[in-house]
Amino acid sequence: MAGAGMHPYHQQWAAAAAAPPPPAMQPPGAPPAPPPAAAAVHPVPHHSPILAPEEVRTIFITGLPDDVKERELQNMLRWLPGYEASQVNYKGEKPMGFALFSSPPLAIAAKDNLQGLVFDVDMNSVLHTEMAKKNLFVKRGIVVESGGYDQSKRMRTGGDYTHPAYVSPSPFHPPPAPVWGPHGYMAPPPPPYDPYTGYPVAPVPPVPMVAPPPVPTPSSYLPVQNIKDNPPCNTLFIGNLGENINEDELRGLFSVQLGFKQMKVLRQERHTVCFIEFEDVNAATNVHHTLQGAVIPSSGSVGMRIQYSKNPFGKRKDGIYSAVAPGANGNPTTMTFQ
DNA sequence: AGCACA
Repeated sequence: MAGAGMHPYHQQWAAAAAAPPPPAMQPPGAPPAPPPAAAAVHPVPHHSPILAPEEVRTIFITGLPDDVKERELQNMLRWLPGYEASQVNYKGEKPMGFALFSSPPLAIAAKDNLQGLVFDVDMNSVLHTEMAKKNLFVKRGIVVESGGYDQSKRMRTGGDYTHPAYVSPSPFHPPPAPVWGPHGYMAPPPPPYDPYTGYPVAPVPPVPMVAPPPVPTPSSYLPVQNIKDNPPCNTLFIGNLGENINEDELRGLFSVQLGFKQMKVLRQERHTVCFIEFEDVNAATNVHHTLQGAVIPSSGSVGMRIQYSKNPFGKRKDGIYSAVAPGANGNPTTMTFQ
């Protein structure tokens, strides 16, 4: 079986979620949704200067048995390159499946591959696939129809085919000769399917997998005694961070604060402290207030103390001011003024 | 209470 390829990482939703919510999906044969003025459905994509029509990368699947489970469909589809999400719509007479792929070519490849597949021998169900009219709308990992009724029909899905070179050892074996339905779509017949090499798909530039960095928010706040603060400045001094404070967590917390410029951690004998520079005193003051006493996981059960720094960034004790200015060659040059 | 770096 598929060892390494089995667990989808659910990475591809962001792009889909960024798409504007389309109207509720229609099966390819269905009449178009309420015609908004003259801008009805054009057979040829018409180039609106305002909104380019979205490329369809969703396939429409019929021929599913009445008792098909979304899970069944998903477990079949997840092996197909570029698979992102799927949904079964039970609203009509027969269940209608929709499957979103990462690109139109991958959707077409999947459509051709699934065409004529015997989904259930006993129930004599043979799949029929077409390109959908609209893309399946995926929002934050949850498949939704933008028409938005009946949340109970939603499901979580996902695929992990960002690697075009990866060939899945598919557990299913489509019939050698696809059965063509009565519809008019005439694509060149797919090459013979080899379960050990998969079907050919157009190469897609690999999408770098970027693990989203954890963005810590304070898990709680504890009262801190903050007597003897310094005069307001653009730099905060953070103390009372606990024994084993994690620098990345700290950075995650502070780097998202408005006006954040830089952070410097100072590990000392017993105490770790850190300095945060902000754009201006205002930004520093906000954080001074909002995060006072904040507790993050690695700080244990203590709330951090936030004070203004004695020696703000860019200001030296000896009164020498420094600034970074572009030099004659365009490179930053540190200039000091007395 | 622990305040560096330019």
